[in-house]
Amino acid sequence: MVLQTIVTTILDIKVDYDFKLTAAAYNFSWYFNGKELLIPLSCEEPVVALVKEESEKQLQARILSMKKEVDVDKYLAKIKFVLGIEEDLKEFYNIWAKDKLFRKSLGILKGIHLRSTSLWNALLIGICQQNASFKQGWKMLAMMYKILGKKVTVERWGMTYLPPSPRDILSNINLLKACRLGYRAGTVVNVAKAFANNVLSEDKSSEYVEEDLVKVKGVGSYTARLALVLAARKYERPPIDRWLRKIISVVYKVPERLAEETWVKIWGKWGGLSSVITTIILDAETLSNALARVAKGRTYPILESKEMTPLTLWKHV
DNA sequence: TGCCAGGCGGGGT
DNA sequence: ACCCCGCATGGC
Repeated sequence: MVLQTIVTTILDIKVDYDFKLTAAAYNFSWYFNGKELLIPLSCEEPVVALVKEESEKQLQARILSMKKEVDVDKYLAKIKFVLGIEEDLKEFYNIWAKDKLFRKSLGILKGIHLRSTSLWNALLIGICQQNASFKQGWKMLAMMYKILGKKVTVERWGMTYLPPSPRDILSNINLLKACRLGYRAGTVVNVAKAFANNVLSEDKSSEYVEEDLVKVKGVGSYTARLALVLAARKYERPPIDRWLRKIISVVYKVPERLAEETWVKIWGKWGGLSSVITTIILDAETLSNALARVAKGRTYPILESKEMTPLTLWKHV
């Protein structure tokens, strides 16, 4: 199947925005090639967007589908939310400029926004990060796309994968083994069932809170909060794992049990965003290396890194 | 080789 | 409210 352009439009940007950093962060090669970003918009009847820079303050966005007509307004709104081009981070930058863990990276990263994703995909990301290294987690997710996702061809782009749907997982549980998720596979199945039974629904992703998501067995506080950050831009309750807890305790000289409280005091309603950006600042190094980076004051990402980092993932997977 | 990691739940106190 | 352990898998 080949997806073809239905409509092309220009998006005006009114906030600080760095398209390349935003498109690169935590992305795969089948969604970003260094210049152009592919966004999956619908997985049942495949619809995607292709976005690139048009000028300093403008992006060009194309919507592609197999049908001749799609709900253009609905998908344009979705593209804007995914890109975060209407998200004003001025207050966030004020804290960033002064914070001792963050301030050295503002010059490099200003304008980066999180790309949002579906609640389902956000939960998959969180589950793959459970008790695993950054590299292992993203390799697991990549395998899920390659083994269980839907392979489609996109005009003037080439091959891409759409994320596997909950039903794709439930009807191919045997293939999930090949994705090497270990015991996390059970949690993926539980989440897939929650969507299949309408216990969770993509339509309500902006209404959920942590307590709703942790009802699924295997989804705890960290995964739930990360999913709300990635799917709904809900930053009030930060996802804090062992890695970040330790870094906070070292940087701000507080006991680990006060890490969350310390983080929220610093970041206020932006805590969840700064949790994710911390992993970008430290190139998602393993804990001991991250602490060494902090000690040396190298608290900024190495953009030209040959290693697999959040900003170079798309070159590797 | 034999640890152990960007969690979690279940069992103890 | 706290410990503490086991858990699949990959990486070193």
